[in-house]
Amino acid sequence: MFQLDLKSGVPISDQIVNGFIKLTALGILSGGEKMPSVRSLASQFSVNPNTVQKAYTLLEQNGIIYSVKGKGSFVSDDEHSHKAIIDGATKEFCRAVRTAHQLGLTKDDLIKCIEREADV
Amino acid sequence: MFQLDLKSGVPISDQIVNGFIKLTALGILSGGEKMPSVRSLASQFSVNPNTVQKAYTLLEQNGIIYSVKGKGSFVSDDEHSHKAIIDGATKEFCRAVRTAHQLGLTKDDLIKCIEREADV
DNA sequence: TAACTGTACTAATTCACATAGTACACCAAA
DNA sequence: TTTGGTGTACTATGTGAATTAGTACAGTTA
Repeated sequence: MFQLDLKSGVPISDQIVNGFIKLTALGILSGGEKMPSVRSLASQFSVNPNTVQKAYTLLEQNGIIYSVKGKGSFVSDDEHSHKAIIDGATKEFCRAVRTAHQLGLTKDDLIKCIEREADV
Repeated sequence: MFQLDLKSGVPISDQIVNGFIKLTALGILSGGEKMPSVRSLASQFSVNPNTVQKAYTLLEQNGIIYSVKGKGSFVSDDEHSHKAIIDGATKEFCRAVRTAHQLGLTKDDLIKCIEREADV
């Protein structure tokens, strides 16, 4: 699974969202696969069920998972969840590009950073 | 100057920090130039002096400005403040690159985004 | 039916952020 | 020296989002 950092200042629900997004992006979770139940994951993380439910609601709003009352929550079809993740990550990254550009980083600076961090 | 958005959820002190970083990056504020006093800026923004002081402390920690008790706060030398801004922005951008890369965006995806957002 | 699932509330708690107020040390100008 | 402006430090208080706690209801499955 993944770890939570209670002292990071990042909301627990956001950490859970990001954790599952990464598991899905890495292919560790695949389309149709069953998510842990709200209550069991809350127990596993020693966290309130409401916090997990909030995370699941956010994941569903972003198209990463879907939930069925009485049955459980499931990862969306591979194409759908993959597209949702790429779209979200692209939007977020473009925001970072704009900010960096406004602060004076040139196109070359940005590309150099990519060469360094995202090597092949 | 710049605007504050009290309803954005972004801490006011952070907004003030980012505002001055952008003014400095754009060359609107130059090395040695005097910053507004803590009290006057707080009055201008209708905000508590402590909030402005917190922002100034952060700006000083980041090397963008320096403060002299009794005299005021001043923008650091051009080379120094410029380097501080570029360093900070680079660090932040590289973090964004790593995150995007982990979520499955390829080097080409990232470069395309740069072409689109940071034209020329 | 029983045990599980998601979902929807309200109430209480926690904690970072912001405010309010005061005080002190320092600098410059009158 | 005095006066007024500056940065800085501190405590106390208010506020709002995040989290917890508890309960309840509806749906599925064995």
